[in-house]
Amino acid sequence: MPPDTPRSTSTRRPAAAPRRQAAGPDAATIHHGIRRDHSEETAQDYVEAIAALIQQSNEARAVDLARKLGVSHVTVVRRVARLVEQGYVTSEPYRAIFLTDKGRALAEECTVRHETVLAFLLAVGVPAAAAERDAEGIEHHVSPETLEAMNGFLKRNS
Amino acid sequence: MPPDTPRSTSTRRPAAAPRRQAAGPDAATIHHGIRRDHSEETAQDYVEAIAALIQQSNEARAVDLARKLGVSHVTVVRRVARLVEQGYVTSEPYRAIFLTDKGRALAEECTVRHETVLAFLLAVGVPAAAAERDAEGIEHHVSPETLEAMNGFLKRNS
DNA sequence: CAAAAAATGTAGCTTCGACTACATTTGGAA
DNA sequence: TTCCAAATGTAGTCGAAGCTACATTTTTTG
Ligand SMILES: [Mn+2]
Ligand SMILES: [Mn+2]
Ligand SMILES: [Mn+2]
Ligand SMILES: [Mn+2]
Repeated sequence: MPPDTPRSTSTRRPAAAPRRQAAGPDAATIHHGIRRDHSEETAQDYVEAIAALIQQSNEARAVDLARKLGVSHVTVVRRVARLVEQGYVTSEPYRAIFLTDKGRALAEECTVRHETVLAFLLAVGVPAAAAERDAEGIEHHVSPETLEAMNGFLKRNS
Repeated sequence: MPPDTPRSTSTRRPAAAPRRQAAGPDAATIHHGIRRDHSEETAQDYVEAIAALIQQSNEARAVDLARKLGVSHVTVVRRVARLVEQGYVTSEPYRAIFLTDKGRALAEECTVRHETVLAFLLAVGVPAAAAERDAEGIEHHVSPETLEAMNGFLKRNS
Protein backbone atom coordinates (compact mmCIF):
# COMPACT_ATOMS: atom_id res chain seq x y z
CA MET A 1 0.00 0.00 0.00
CA PRO A 2 1.41 3.35 -1.02
CA PRO A 3 2.18 5.86 1.75
CA ASP A 4 -0.48 8.51 2.14
CA THR A 5 2.02 11.36 2.23
CA PRO A 6 2.08 13.39 -0.95
CA ARG A 7 5.00 12.47 -3.09
CA SER A 8 7.41 15.08 -4.32
CA THR A 9 6.40 16.83 -7.50
CA SER A 10 9.39 15.53 -9.37
CA THR A 11 9.52 11.85 -8.64
CA ARG A 12 12.71 10.43 -10.07
CA ARG A 13 16.08 11.53 -11.48
CA PRO A 14 14.83 14.95 -12.57
CA ALA A 15 17.05 15.86 -15.50
CA ALA A 16 20.37 16.53 -13.81
CA ALA A 17 21.52 20.09 -14.31
CA PRO A 18 24.68 20.47 -16.40
CA ARG A 19 27.76 19.91 -14.24
CA ARG A 20 29.90 22.94 -13.68
CA GLN A 21 33.51 22.22 -14.58
CA ALA A 22 35.37 20.36 -11.84
CA ALA A 23 39.13 20.69 -12.10
CA GLY A 24 40.45 18.30 -9.45
CA PRO A 25 39.24 14.91 -8.25
CA ASP A 26 35.52 14.35 -7.81
CA ALA A 27 33.68 14.82 -4.54
CA ALA A 28 33.71 11.15 -3.59
CA THR A 29 37.47 10.94 -4.03
CA ILE A 30 37.95 14.03 -1.90
CA HIS A 31 35.83 12.60 0.91
CA HIS A 32 37.80 9.37 0.75
CA GLY A 33 40.92 11.46 1.25
CA ILE A 34 39.46 13.19 4.30
CA ARG A 35 38.63 9.84 5.84
CA ARG A 36 42.20 8.74 5.21
CA ASP A 37 43.46 11.91 6.92
CA HIS A 38 41.36 11.08 9.94
CA SER A 39 42.54 7.49 10.07
CA GLU A 40 46.12 8.76 10.24
CA GLU A 41 45.39 11.62 12.60
CA THR A 42 45.53 9.70 15.87
CA ALA A 43 48.89 8.12 15.15
CA GLN A 44 50.28 11.52 14.28
CA ASP A 45 49.01 13.19 17.43
CA TYR A 46 50.35 10.33 19.55
CA VAL A 47 53.88 10.33 18.15
CA GLU A 48 53.96 14.11 18.31
CA ALA A 49 52.89 14.00 21.96
CA ILE A 50 55.33 11.22 22.76
CA ALA A 51 58.18 13.16 21.19
CA ALA A 52 57.26 16.25 23.19
CA LEU A 53 57.14 14.29 26.44
CA ILE A 54 60.49 12.67 25.74
CA GLN A 55 61.96 16.07 25.08
CA GLN A 56 60.56 17.34 28.38
CA SER A 57 61.07 14.34 30.62
CA ASN A 58 63.24 11.82 28.76
CA GLU A 59 60.34 9.39 28.63
CA ALA A 60 56.65 9.22 27.83
CA ARG A 61 54.41 7.43 30.31
CA ALA A 62 50.93 6.30 29.33
CA VAL A 63 49.44 8.43 32.05
CA ASP A 64 51.14 11.54 30.68
CA LEU A 65 49.81 10.81 27.22
CA ALA A 66 46.36 10.31 28.67
CA ARG A 67 46.54 13.66 30.39
CA LYS A 68 47.88 15.46 27.37
CA LEU A 69 45.42 13.96 24.90
CA GLY A 70 42.44 14.14 27.20
CA VAL A 71 41.55 10.45 27.12
CA SER A 72 41.58 7.60 29.61
CA HIS A 73 44.74 5.57 30.12
CA VAL A 74 42.97 2.58 28.61
CA THR A 75 42.49 4.38 25.36
CA VAL A 76 46.17 5.24 25.36
CA VAL A 77 47.29 1.70 26.13
CA ARG A 78 45.22 0.24 23.35
CA ARG A 79 46.27 2.82 20.81
CA VAL A 80 49.90 2.41 21.76
CA ALA A 81 49.57 -1.33 21.11
CA ARG A 82 48.52 -0.46 17.58
CA LEU A 83 51.39 1.98 17.23
CA VAL A 84 53.75 -0.85 18.18
CA GLU A 85 52.18 -3.04 15.49
CA GLN A 86 52.65 -0.23 12.99
CA GLY A 87 56.27 0.16 14.01
CA TYR A 88 56.11 3.68 15.39
CA VAL A 89 56.90 2.99 19.05
CA THR A 90 58.29 0.38 21.41
CA SER A 91 56.74 -0.49 24.73
CA GLU A 92 57.38 -3.06 27.45
CA PRO A 93 54.83 -3.92 30.11
CA TYR A 94 54.73 -1.38 32.92
CA ARG A 95 57.42 0.68 31.23
CA ALA A 96 57.49 3.95 29.33
CA ILE A 97 56.89 4.36 25.60
CA PHE A 98 59.67 5.21 23.17
CA LEU A 99 59.77 6.11 19.51
CA THR A 100 61.35 3.98 16.80
CA ASP A 101 63.27 5.67 14.02
CA LYS A 102 60.09 5.55 11.97
CA GLY A 103 58.17 7.10 14.84
CA ARG A 104 60.75 9.80 15.35
CA ALA A 105 60.64 10.64 11.66
CA LEU A 106 56.85 10.92 11.68
CA ALA A 107 56.92 13.00 14.84
CA GLU A 108 59.48 15.36 13.37
CA GLU A 109 57.46 15.78 10.19
CA CYS A 110 54.23 16.38 12.12
CA THR A 111 55.82 18.80 14.54
CA VAL A 112 57.29 20.89 11.75
CA ARG A 113 53.97 20.92 9.93
CA HIS A 114 52.09 21.76 13.12
CA GLU A 115 54.37 24.70 13.84
CA THR A 116 54.10 25.94 10.28
CA VAL A 117 50.32 25.88 10.44
CA LEU A 118 50.34 27.65 13.79
CA ALA A 119 52.79 30.31 12.64
CA PHE A 120 50.77 30.81 9.49
CA LEU A 121 47.51 31.29 11.35
CA LEU A 122 49.16 33.80 13.66
CA ALA A 123 50.67 35.58 10.67
CA VAL A 124 47.28 36.09 9.05
CA GLY A 125 45.94 37.60 12.25
CA VAL A 126 44.23 34.78 14.11
CA PRO A 127 44.28 35.37 17.90
CA ALA A 128 46.72 33.08 19.69
CA ALA A 129 44.23 30.94 21.60
CA ALA A 130 42.13 30.27 18.50
CA ALA A 131 45.21 29.65 16.38
CA GLU A 132 46.46 27.03 18.80
CA ARG A 133 43.10 25.29 18.87
CA ASP A 134 42.53 25.35 15.12
CA ALA A 135 46.07 24.32 14.23
CA GLU A 136 45.60 21.07 16.12
CA GLY A 137 42.80 20.05 13.77
CA ILE A 138 43.87 21.75 10.57
CA GLU A 139 47.36 20.26 10.53
CA HIS A 140 46.02 16.88 9.46
CA HIS A 141 44.33 18.29 6.39
CA VAL A 142 47.22 20.29 5.01
CA SER A 143 48.63 18.87 1.79
CA PRO A 144 52.24 19.43 0.77
CA GLU A 145 51.02 22.08 -1.67
CA THR A 146 49.21 23.99 1.05
CA LEU A 147 52.15 23.64 3.40
CA GLU A 148 54.33 25.06 0.66
CA ALA A 149 51.96 28.00 0.22
CA MET A 150 51.95 28.64 3.97
CA ASN A 151 55.75 28.64 4.06
CA GLY A 152 55.83 30.96 1.10
CA PHE A 153 53.52 33.36 2.85
CA LEU A 154 55.60 33.25 6.02
CA LYS A 155 58.76 33.93 4.04
CA ARG A 156 57.20 36.86 2.22
CA ASN A 157 55.84 38.39 5.43
CA SER A 158 58.81 37.93 7.74
CA MET B 1 59.19 -11.44 38.59
CA PRO B 2 60.60 -8.25 37.17
CA PRO B 3 61.12 -8.07 33.43
CA ASP B 4 64.70 -8.57 32.39
CA THR B 5 64.78 -5.54 30.13
CA PRO B 6 66.73 -2.66 31.58
CA ARG B 7 64.49 -0.02 32.97
CA SER B 8 64.78 3.51 31.83
CA THR B 9 67.42 5.57 33.58
CA SER B 10 64.90 7.94 35.03
CA THR B 11 62.16 5.76 36.45
CA ARG B 12 59.28 7.91 37.52
CA ARG B 13 57.99 11.49 37.14
CA PRO B 14 61.42 12.95 36.50
CA ALA B 15 61.16 16.53 37.72
CA ALA B 16 58.87 18.07 35.15
CA ALA B 17 60.57 20.82 33.21
CA PRO B 18 59.13 24.29 33.81
CA ARG B 19 56.10 24.79 31.62
CA ARG B 20 56.47 27.38 28.91
CA GLN B 21 53.64 29.87 29.13
CA ALA B 22 50.43 28.52 27.61
CA ALA B 23 47.98 31.26 26.75
CA GLY B 24 44.87 29.37 25.66
CA PRO B 25 43.25 26.17 26.90
CA ASP B 26 45.43 23.22 27.77
CA ALA B 27 46.25 20.41 25.39
CA ALA B 28 43.57 18.05 26.66
CA THR B 29 40.87 20.66 26.19
CA ILE B 30 42.07 21.33 22.68
CA HIS B 31 41.93 17.67 21.76
CA HIS B 32 38.43 17.42 23.19
CA GLY B 33 37.49 20.25 20.87
CA ILE B 34 38.92 18.45 17.86
CA ARG B 35 36.93 15.35 18.70
CA ARG B 36 33.84 17.51 18.93
CA ASP B 37 34.61 18.99 15.52
CA HIS B 38 34.80 15.51 14.08
CA SER B 39 31.58 14.39 15.69
CA GLU B 40 29.84 17.32 13.99
CA GLU B 41 31.66 16.96 10.69
CA THR B 42 29.49 14.27 9.15
CA ALA B 43 26.25 16.10 9.79
CA GLN B 44 27.71 19.21 8.24
CA ASP B 45 28.94 17.46 5.11
CA TYR B 46 25.58 15.72 4.72
CA VAL B 47 23.42 18.82 4.97
CA GLU B 48 25.82 20.67 2.70
CA ALA B 49 25.59 17.89 0.13
CA ILE B 50 21.82 17.67 0.47
CA ALA B 51 21.46 21.40 -0.06
CA ALA B 52 23.65 21.23 -3.15
CA LEU B 53 21.63 18.36 -4.60
CA ILE B 54 18.36 20.14 -3.95
CA GLN B 55 19.72 23.21 -5.67
CA GLN B 56 20.72 21.09 -8.67
CA SER B 57 17.83 18.66 -8.87
CA ASN B 58 15.08 19.84 -6.52
CA GLU B 59 15.59 16.80 -4.35
CA ALA B 60 18.29 14.72 -2.75
CA ARG B 61 18.07 10.95 -3.16
CA ALA B 62 20.05 8.62 -0.94
CA VAL B 63 21.81 7.21 -3.94
CA ASP B 64 23.00 10.65 -4.98
CA LEU B 65 24.35 11.32 -1.52
CA ALA B 66 26.11 7.98 -1.56
CA ARG B 67 27.75 8.81 -4.84
CA LYS B 68 28.75 12.31 -3.77
CA LEU B 69 30.13 11.30 -0.39
CA GLY B 70 31.77 8.13 -1.62
CA VAL B 71 30.00 5.73 0.72
CA SER B 72 27.46 2.95 0.35
CA HIS B 73 23.76 3.74 0.34
CA VAL B 74 23.44 1.91 3.66
CA THR B 75 25.80 4.31 5.32
CA VAL B 76 23.72 7.17 3.96
CA VAL B 77 20.43 5.69 5.08
CA ARG B 78 21.63 5.15 8.61
CA ARG B 79 23.22 8.56 8.90
CA VAL B 80 20.11 10.21 7.51
CA ALA B 81 18.07 8.47 10.19
CA ARG B 82 20.24 10.16 12.78
CA LEU B 83 19.92 13.49 10.99
CA VAL B 84 16.15 13.09 11.25
CA GLU B 85 16.48 12.47 15.00
CA GLN B 86 18.63 15.56 15.28
CA GLY B 87 16.06 17.59 13.39
CA TYR B 88 18.15 18.48 10.36
CA VAL B 89 16.22 16.64 7.65
CA THR B 90 12.94 14.93 6.91
CA SER B 91 12.63 11.62 5.15
CA GLU B 92 9.79 9.24 4.31
CA PRO B 93 10.36 5.65 3.29
CA TYR B 94 11.36 5.31 -0.35
CA ARG B 95 11.24 9.07 -0.78
CA ALA B 96 13.83 11.78 -1.16
CA ILE B 97 15.48 13.68 1.69
CA PHE B 98 14.67 17.29 2.49
CA LEU B 99 16.11 19.84 4.86
CA THR B 100 14.27 21.31 7.81
CA ASP B 101 14.72 24.98 8.62
CA LYS B 102 17.39 23.97 11.07
CA GLY B 103 19.08 21.87 8.39
CA ARG B 104 18.91 24.67 5.85
CA ALA B 105 20.45 27.06 8.34
CA LEU B 106 23.32 24.70 9.06
CA ALA B 107 23.86 24.02 5.37
CA GLU B 108 23.96 27.71 4.61
CA GLU B 109 26.46 28.36 7.37
CA CYS B 110 28.66 25.47 6.29
CA THR B 111 28.54 26.37 2.64
CA VAL B 112 29.57 29.94 3.33
CA ARG B 113 32.39 28.79 5.56
CA HIS B 114 33.48 26.19 3.03
CA GLU B 115 33.65 28.77 0.27
CA THR B 116 35.53 31.20 2.45
CA VAL B 117 38.13 28.57 3.29
CA LEU B 118 38.46 27.63 -0.36
CA ALA B 119 38.76 31.23 -1.52
CA PHE B 120 41.30 31.90 1.19
CA LEU B 121 43.49 28.94 0.24
CA LEU B 122 43.39 30.01 -3.39
CA ALA B 123 44.24 33.56 -2.37
CA VAL B 124 47.38 32.50 -0.55
CA GLY B 125 48.55 30.58 -3.59
CA VAL B 126 47.43 26.99 -3.09
CA PRO B 127 46.85 25.21 -6.42
CA ALA B 128 43.16 24.68 -7.17
CA ALA B 129 43.05 20.89 -6.88
CA ALA B 130 44.86 20.89 -3.54
CA ALA B 131 42.80 23.80 -2.27
CA GLU B 132 39.58 21.96 -3.05
CA ARG B 133 40.78 18.84 -1.30
CA ASP B 134 42.15 20.57 1.77
CA ALA B 135 39.18 22.88 2.19
CA GLU B 136 36.88 19.89 2.60
CA GLY B 137 38.76 18.83 5.71
CA ILE B 138 39.93 22.17 7.06
CA GLU B 139 36.46 23.75 7.03
CA HIS B 140 35.45 21.77 10.12
CA HIS B 141 38.33 23.07 12.19
CA VAL B 142 37.95 26.76 11.47
CA SER B 143 36.81 28.78 14.47
CA PRO B 144 34.87 32.01 14.08
CA GLU B 145 38.08 33.89 14.86
CA THR B 146 39.96 32.13 12.07
CA LEU B 147 37.07 32.59 9.68
CA GLU B 148 37.13 36.26 10.53
CA ALA B 149 40.87 36.43 9.82
CA MET B 150 40.38 34.67 6.49
CA ASN B 151 37.67 37.10 5.50
CA GLY B 152 39.87 40.00 6.53
CA PHE B 153 42.68 38.68 4.37
CA LEU B 154 40.34 38.25 1.41
CA LYS B 155 39.03 41.77 1.84
CA ARG B 156 42.52 43.25 2.06
CA ASN B 157 43.71 41.34 -1.03
CA SER B 158 40.75 41.82 -3.34
C1' DC C 1 60.79 -3.19 54.74
C1' DA C 2 55.89 -2.93 54.57
C1' DA C 3 51.95 -0.25 53.23
C1' DA C 4 49.90 3.06 50.29
C1' DA C 5 49.60 5.32 46.08
C1' DA C 6 50.31 5.56 41.38
C1' DA C 7 50.67 3.47 37.04
C1' DT C 8 49.59 -0.11 34.05
C1' DG C 9 46.99 -4.10 32.39
C1' DT C 10 42.60 -6.54 31.34
C1' DA C 11 37.67 -7.40 30.66
C1' DG C 12 33.73 -5.84 28.85
C1' DC C 13 30.59 -2.24 27.23
C1' DT C 14 28.95 1.62 23.84
C1' DT C 15 28.80 4.45 19.65
C1' DC C 16 29.88 5.48 15.11
C1' DG C 17 30.93 4.83 10.51
C1' DA C 18 31.96 1.71 7.18
C1' DC C 19 30.84 -2.70 4.60
C1' DT C 20 28.19 -7.07 2.12
C1' DA C 21 24.20 -9.59 1.28
C1' DC C 22 19.63 -9.89 0.69
C1' DA C 23 14.52 -8.20 0.82
C1' DT C 24 11.19 -4.85 -0.64
C1' DT C 25 9.29 -0.98 -3.09
C1' DT C 26 9.02 2.14 -6.83
C1' DG C 27 8.78 4.01 -11.45
C1' DG C 28 9.55 3.68 -16.07
C1' DA C 29 9.71 0.65 -20.27
C1' DA C 30 8.28 -3.05 -22.89
C1' DT D 1 -0.55 -3.47 -17.70
C1' DT D 2 2.94 -6.17 -16.60
C1' DC D 3 7.74 -6.61 -15.65
C1' DC D 4 12.40 -5.21 -14.58
C1' DA D 5 15.94 -2.32 -13.10
C1' DA D 6 16.95 1.07 -9.87
C1' DA D 7 16.35 2.78 -5.39
C1' DT D 8 15.56 1.96 -0.74
C1' DG D 9 15.21 -0.81 3.45
C1' DT D 10 16.97 -4.37 6.74
C1' DA D 11 20.03 -7.66 8.95
C1' DG D 12 24.34 -8.59 10.45
C1' DT D 13 29.59 -7.87 10.61
C1' DC D 14 33.74 -5.22 11.55
C1' DG D 15 37.29 -1.97 13.42
C1' DA D 16 38.40 2.19 15.87
C1' DA D 17 37.89 4.99 19.60
C1' DG D 18 35.94 6.12 23.62
C1' DC D 19 34.39 4.64 28.52
C1' DT D 20 34.04 2.19 33.63
C1' DA D 21 35.36 -1.25 36.76
C1' DC D 22 38.55 -4.10 38.59
C1' DA D 23 43.25 -6.70 38.83
C1' DT D 24 48.12 -6.41 38.94
C1' DT D 25 52.61 -4.29 39.16
C1' DT D 26 55.69 -0.70 40.30
C1' DT D 27 57.29 3.14 42.89
C1' DT D 28 57.09 6.00 46.64
C1' DT D 29 56.56 6.79 51.45
C1' DG D 30 56.01 6.04 56.31
MN1 LIG E 1 46.51 17.30 15.77
MN1 LIG F 1 39.58 16.69 10.76
MN1 LIG G 1 33.91 18.73 4.81
MN1 LIG H 1 32.04 21.04 2.71
